[in-house]
Amino acid sequence: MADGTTTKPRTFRVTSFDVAAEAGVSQSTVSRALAGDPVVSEVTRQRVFEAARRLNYAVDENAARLRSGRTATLAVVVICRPDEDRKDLNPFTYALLGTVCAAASARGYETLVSFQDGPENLSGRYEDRRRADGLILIGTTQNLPAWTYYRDLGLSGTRMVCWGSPFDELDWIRSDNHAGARLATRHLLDAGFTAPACIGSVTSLQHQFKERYDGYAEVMAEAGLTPRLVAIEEGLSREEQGRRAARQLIDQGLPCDAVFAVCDEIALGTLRELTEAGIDVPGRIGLIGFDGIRASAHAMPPLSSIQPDFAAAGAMLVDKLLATINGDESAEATAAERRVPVRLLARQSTRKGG
Amino acid sequence: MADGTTTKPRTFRVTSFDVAAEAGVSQSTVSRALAGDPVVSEVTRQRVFEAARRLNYAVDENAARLRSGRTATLAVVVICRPDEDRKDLNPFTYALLGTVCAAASARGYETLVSFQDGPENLSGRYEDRRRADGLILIGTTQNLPAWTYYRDLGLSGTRMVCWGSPFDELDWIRSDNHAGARLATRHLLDAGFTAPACIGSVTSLQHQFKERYDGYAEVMAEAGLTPRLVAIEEGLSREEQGRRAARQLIDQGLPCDAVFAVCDEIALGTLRELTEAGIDVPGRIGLIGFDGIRASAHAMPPLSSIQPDFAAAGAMLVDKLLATINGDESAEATAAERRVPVRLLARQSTRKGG
DNA sequence: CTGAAAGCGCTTACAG
DNA sequence: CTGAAAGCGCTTACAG
Repeated sequence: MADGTTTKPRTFRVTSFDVAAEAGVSQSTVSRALAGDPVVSEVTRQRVFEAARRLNYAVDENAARLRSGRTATLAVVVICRPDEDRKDLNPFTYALLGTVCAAASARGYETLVSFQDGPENLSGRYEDRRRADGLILIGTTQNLPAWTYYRDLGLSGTRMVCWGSPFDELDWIRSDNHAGARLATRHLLDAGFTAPACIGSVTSLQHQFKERYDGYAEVMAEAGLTPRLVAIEEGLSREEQGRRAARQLIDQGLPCDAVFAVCDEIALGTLRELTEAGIDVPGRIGLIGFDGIRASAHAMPPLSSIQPDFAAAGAMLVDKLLATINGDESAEATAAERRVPVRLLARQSTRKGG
Repeated sequence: MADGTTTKPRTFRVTSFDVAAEAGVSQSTVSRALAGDPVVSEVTRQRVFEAARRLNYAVDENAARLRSGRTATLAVVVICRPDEDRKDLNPFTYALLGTVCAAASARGYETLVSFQDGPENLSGRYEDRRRADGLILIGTTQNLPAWTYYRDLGLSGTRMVCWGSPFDELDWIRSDNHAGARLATRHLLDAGFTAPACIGSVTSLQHQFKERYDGYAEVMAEAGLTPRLVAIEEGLSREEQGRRAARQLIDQGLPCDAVFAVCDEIALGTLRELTEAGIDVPGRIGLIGFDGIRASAHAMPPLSSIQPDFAAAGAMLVDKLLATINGDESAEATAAERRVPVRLLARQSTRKGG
């Protein structure tokens, strides 16, 4: 009906049968050719591709997935704190989200992303619904109900890999916290500081904090120094935790000449409190954080930190999940497959001269 | 076969036929009941829900979508610079991604997220492939090939809404840049600054920069002051643009007592250059940015800024797209529907007393 | 190497 | 209010 109406196109769909007719082959041959089945002859493949292009054909993925059972999709769930504004999410989490999606894409998978917080919007049945082949969980350790929900799901067979889980039952990838903390502490000592304290926790759900403290304590012991832990208070924002820990040190008359804070957001709070109290960083107190978030570079003075290889982290999460999906569970993951390498970002906040 | 093997469950699928048998109704009734069709009687619905729960049934979405033609999914494409590291993406973009996903979820849509940069990974045929009902584009204005690709797609009928497009042909949502720039400039004048310059551009592809300059110039004119534009150089990082503009002002002997930078990342570069040159902010130069990214709060001194309502931005993008999908194009979008409200974040960098 | 046919698991007219 | 049946558009044994 070549009337002049300007109604939308795509009111009817081009199917593989149309392409078959256009190319003069059967529908099953079209399917094989477009799927790259090597059994199809080169000349036929060409003919099919050209017909498909002429008709502007695209495979209906719902039909393909229904039939094949594969989704070529990974669900990525970002676990947030219930009260948390999306714009205030830890930038670390966002960076990880970006690299996870990139790694999935590089391996031919699309990513279905959701941000979940309260119990009412927890939903992880992506496999049952045939929406995804597996699940990558990232986000705050502090939302315990969410992690409990996902632990149960994981234990009942849902394929998943986590970053930040407080539970060891779930498959995980983490930064090489121990090595990173050693690196940070050694860096402080090498820079000439002689009494670095650690602001952190050995009891936090956040296992990584303990791992980081342990790395710090180990290097201190090797250097014949006594480790000093300033414990953060639970239930506060990271920045506020850093501020209060700094305040505590100030009240004690600064019994240290440097601080290793177990994450950048804590370090930024510490920095602010020290600066506002007129204490020079790094002149009086050297300071190094952990995570390498962008804001650490913008601080004044720029904050030294330990940064995980974000691209590697995304790739390792995806590869671990794909291994699980493909049933390669014979070989237990080695430490190297679970621990993301870290590097030192040496900036002004640890330059003893100033 | 109740043998003791520990092979995975879910080797066979529970279908709506199984639920039907369990509930003692027909398969079509199961489908209606679970879909919430009001025609089903309450007692039947209950029976079906319980049977479904007993069997741990979940609808196969591929089958449902194939049949119904609806996907209840929105594709969200983040356009990056080709050379750009995922962890260094503008935090503004990540925040927007978060609120877009949240808004979609609140309206019953899932989000298929991808990060696209080079020409080889541009792919926007989500509708043709029946993967999504429409497309939300966010990201850097600077990747022209990507925007060109999507403009062509949009002009040929793909439903989409953009944030950051250099092209006006595509449907867009933007910050209320004009109002925000007025707010920033008025704030500087109210704080006692008498000669604010603007670091920005009136020729950038980034329309918002011109809009922001115009708002600044308007308030200056109203106050009987002469606007002064320090133009940024193209092809540099935002931070470096800010640094060079600051350097230019310094070389001219600081012919201003305040700066309105058209985005926070430029402002942070400006701040750094001024600080390193020993120029006190805000003592000698007041400074305000635009965007309200997190790093602006962490700067020293904390940077004043203009922040769009991120939650509103996400909601407006999603609502505009859903209106397009549902064919509500009769009423052209009003300014209020396209312009995201902004607010002033007054911080230390504009406190003239210091 | 290619084709005819079955079937993935739903939703939705169509009847009653 | 419920059921029997068709059909969405593919992939994949099965034949040849």
